[in-house]
Amino acid sequence: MFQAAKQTKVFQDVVAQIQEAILDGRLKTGETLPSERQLKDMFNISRGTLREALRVLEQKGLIEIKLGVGGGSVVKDLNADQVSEGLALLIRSQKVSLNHLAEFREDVEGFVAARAAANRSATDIDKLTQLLNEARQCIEAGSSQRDAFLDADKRIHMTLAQAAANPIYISVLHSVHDNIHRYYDEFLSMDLRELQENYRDLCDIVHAVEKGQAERARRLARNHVRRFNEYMNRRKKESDSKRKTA
Amino acid sequence: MFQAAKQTKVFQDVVAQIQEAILDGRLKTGETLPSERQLKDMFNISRGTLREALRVLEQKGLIEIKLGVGGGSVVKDLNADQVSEGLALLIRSQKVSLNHLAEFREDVEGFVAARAAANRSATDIDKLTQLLNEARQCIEAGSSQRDAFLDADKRIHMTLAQAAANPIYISVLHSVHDNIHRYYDEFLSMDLRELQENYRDLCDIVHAVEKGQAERARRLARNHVRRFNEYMNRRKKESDSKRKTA
DNA sequence: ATTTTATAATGGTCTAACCATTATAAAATT
DNA sequence: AATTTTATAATGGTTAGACCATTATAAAAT
Repeated sequence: MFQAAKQTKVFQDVVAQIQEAILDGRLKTGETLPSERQLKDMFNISRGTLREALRVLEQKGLIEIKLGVGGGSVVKDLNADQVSEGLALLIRSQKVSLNHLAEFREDVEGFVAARAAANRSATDIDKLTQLLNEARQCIEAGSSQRDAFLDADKRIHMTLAQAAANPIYISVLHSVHDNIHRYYDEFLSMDLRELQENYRDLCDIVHAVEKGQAERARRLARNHVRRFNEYMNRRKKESDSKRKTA
Repeated sequence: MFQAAKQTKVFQDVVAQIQEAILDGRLKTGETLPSERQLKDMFNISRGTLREALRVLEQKGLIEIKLGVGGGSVVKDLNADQVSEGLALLIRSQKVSLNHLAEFREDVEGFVAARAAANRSATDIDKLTQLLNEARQCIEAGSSQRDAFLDADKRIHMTLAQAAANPIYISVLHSVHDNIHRYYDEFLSMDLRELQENYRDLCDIVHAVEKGQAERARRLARNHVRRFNEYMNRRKKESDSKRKTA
């Protein structure tokens, strides 16, 4: 019949009030909240309770707590880190396997490329062309520049997400890459032939995006990721069997 | 040259230790941690510091803190709630608009349907057929069963995600639906004609999934969502202009 | 002008107590 | 005997006041 009338816990009320102030824009990014001793008086609560509230807000990614004189709780610019951390926890708790993540990435990179092709701007194309040049130079310099190439590769993917003109794509792709690398980094030692193959893929994708060929960009991006996944699985299998032998 | 050697804050160390224990499976879902007074002695810290750590773990979705005798910190079964909350914060802070979310949903529901068509099992098809029947009965009962229909509609989408056999799809779709409804609920008063149109869409999608026609399922699901989005935008525009008049 | 040192404000932690909630056991009632 | 009521005690929630650790800034020394 009736519902719980209110959340009884004091710290939750404080969290809610500060969170609303931030989301409403009454507290702006970069602004520093009053000190803990001032805040506790303003809310008329103890410092311990206030600190529990601040810790929650910190974990939510809404504030950052700095030490020392001139320190305090600073309103943060929100980003995808919390989404990424949540996803990472799901992965680490069995719930999600790396194969699940890889499969998801195929789809995401696919429609990111398609949206990029549909919404591309001249600026995006310039940036992508420039990054492709960077990647090509890394390859020409041989496998010594492997890390630089992989970095360029990643930035190309993120630039495609940016070209898609929808921040969700950026956040999701960011989260996926974060977690892919957290677990695949040990297998990332591609040889030169694979780097070159990778480079050709990227050229094709960017080319399709430049021409606005959404469906083609999607197919190319999916195949690109699928090839990467197959490569990683092969590498992982080798590593596992080696471990078994040892 | 060198990096920070350790995180100095005591509560962070406690968070890390308990989190590792949960993710490693040393603490299992449903298990209750020792009481705060015991834990503080085990870690050799004060109760206030311990409570800051517990609040962080609670916010991460790893534990749930219950009151009273037999209460305490219980290890939670992880779900997509944190991802969903993170996304909700991004939406509420300008970063992401409802149009962004709607566009993203088009793509997600599209490839969820495609994956469902590729991985479908007999059990999934049974469940989908049953839900379609439920939805049909709601429609035949007239617009009085609107809420029941919308509930069946949502469960059909979630069942498709389940048929896709990848928990990420479930989590992402859950997050998207959470947030769509949080902001669209006020415009959800579809009339009978729209419900019927909706129902036909769902039939077509399930039919394509049943036959394993991935690409067709994708196209149908996308169009279905796009139609919903257009409908919502129309409704929202009406509401906005009415508000302006008043 | 530069370096060093002291100052004070801020968050981090501790102690010790009391309040609020609630599962369970004990007592009272029917 | 079964049910209802009441008391108990364990648990988290909150408070108060103190001291420690870090650090930007001002003051002093070089």
